[in-house]
Amino acid sequence: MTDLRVRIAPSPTGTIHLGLCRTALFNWAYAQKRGGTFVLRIEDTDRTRSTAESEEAILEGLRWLGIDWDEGPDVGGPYAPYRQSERVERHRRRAEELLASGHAYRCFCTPEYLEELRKAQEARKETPRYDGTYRDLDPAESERRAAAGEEFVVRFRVPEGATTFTDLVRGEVTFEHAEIDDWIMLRRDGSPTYNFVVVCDDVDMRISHVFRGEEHLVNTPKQILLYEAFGEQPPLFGHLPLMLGTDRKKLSKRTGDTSLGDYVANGYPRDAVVNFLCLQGWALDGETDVFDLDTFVEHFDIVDVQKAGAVFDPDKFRWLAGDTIRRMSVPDLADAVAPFVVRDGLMTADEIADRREWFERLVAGEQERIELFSEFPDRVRTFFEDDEGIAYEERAEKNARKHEDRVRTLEDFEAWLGDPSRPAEPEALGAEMKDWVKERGVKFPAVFQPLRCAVTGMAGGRDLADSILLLGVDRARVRIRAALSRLA
RNA sequence: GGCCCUAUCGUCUAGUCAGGCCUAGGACACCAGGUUUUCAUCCUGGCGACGGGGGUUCAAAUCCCCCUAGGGUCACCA
Repeated sequence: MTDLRVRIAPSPTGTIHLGLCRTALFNWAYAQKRGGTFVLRIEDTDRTRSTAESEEAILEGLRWLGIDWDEGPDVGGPYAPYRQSERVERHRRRAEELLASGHAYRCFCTPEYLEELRKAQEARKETPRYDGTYRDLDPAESERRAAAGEEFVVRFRVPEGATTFTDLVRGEVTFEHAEIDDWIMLRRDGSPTYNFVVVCDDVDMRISHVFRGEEHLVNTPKQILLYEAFGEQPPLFGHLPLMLGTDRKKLSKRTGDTSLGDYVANGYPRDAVVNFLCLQGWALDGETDVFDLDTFVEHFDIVDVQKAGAVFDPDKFRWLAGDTIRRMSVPDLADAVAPFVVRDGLMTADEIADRREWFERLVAGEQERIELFSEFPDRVRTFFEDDEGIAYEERAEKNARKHEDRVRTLEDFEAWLGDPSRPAEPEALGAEMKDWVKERGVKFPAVFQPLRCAVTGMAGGRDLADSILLLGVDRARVRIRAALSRLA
């Protein structure tokens, strides 16, 4: 049991949550750095809520993040199966073992009775808890009633005393056993509950370190007691601070997107997602906010994790996304942005491939203007519009109309641009355009504002010479001619 | 409410374990300038925090106690 083995055990009951992503990242990085094994186990004991699609979404999401696992439902491993629903026989045997050793006992209370008990306690403002009716039932009697077909659940017999453990992020934590109920291990239908399976499987899979969200902190003493009942050495625990929404409560859909898929669909770069998640409860050196997955792995240690919850800051996330985009190579950015262009119907994948050089120029001009891949299509939409009637942004048109001479300026410029000797390089053309403006003896905006409106319809945006060349001189001239009357 | 956890700028955090190097550093956001044909980028500057009270000590953001505040958890969910 000296091998370092960590795991994540997601339940496949929906989309892949950002909290799971961070937990996975921290576990994975810990194993990576120390040459340990990272196990993926699917916690599908709740058969009614678990779905195959959800499981697939989780695997896909983790892969997208760049996380791979050494053992898991899809790749197998020495402790297979890695889906809890396929391990129920093992769980049942474990429960019987505890029943035999007296660490567990049958409880014949009906759900209705327990329900009433709880309500009564709540009415009296007491902490709801099991009353221990069957805790000391004679084993022979218990056996007889079970054999007679009476329904029961199996409860863990919590001993007297207290449990203290050293949490790798929080330090020493103590729970009085008096505060812990004789919790249910096996339901009436014989299916095992979370606290029970998780320990069975972690024992069987020789898990050495358990890093999970703080919401599990209170489960830990129950689980440690179980390890002890099994005569097993408990793993080391580390409870990660919760990721909080802007309402300072556990991150939920209430205050924003919580599932990884939403961020992927919205065009957050992978590196930015990983980077941001790493920053939730951990910092590289306090100075450096931007780093890659390798750097994270190299420097991560569970003991450096922050104890306090981390409020999710969408602004910083976005900034990180934009920063990541700015650092990408143009070809990579073009690849990343292409699916969004296709999705919005601007170009087909084939067209992008055919006009790759042009497309990369289109992309290069937006690199420092977008924060998300998904913002790209809207920003270049003008290049795909009908030249006679492109959309004018309100502000663009207003800027253009500020200049009395706009129509004559555009007329003259259109003619000038029609000269076949104009350069085909943006920089050279831009320089000549500036010279042209200077020769006219007017200020830059007097020319560029009407021209920008005429050519792109936008108030801001990339270099104008670049826009003209991207469009092609002929199309640009058509747009300028159309503007002659539109801006009159 | 019981139990448990937590507490540095609005937010993410460095510094806390080994008290002095902290008139508390970085980043996002915000504000003001600069660069730029526009927008964006980029650069410069500014704003801005040790929750409160007691101790211990020559010295406390750092150690101790109390209070307060926030969060988590109290299922035959995970």
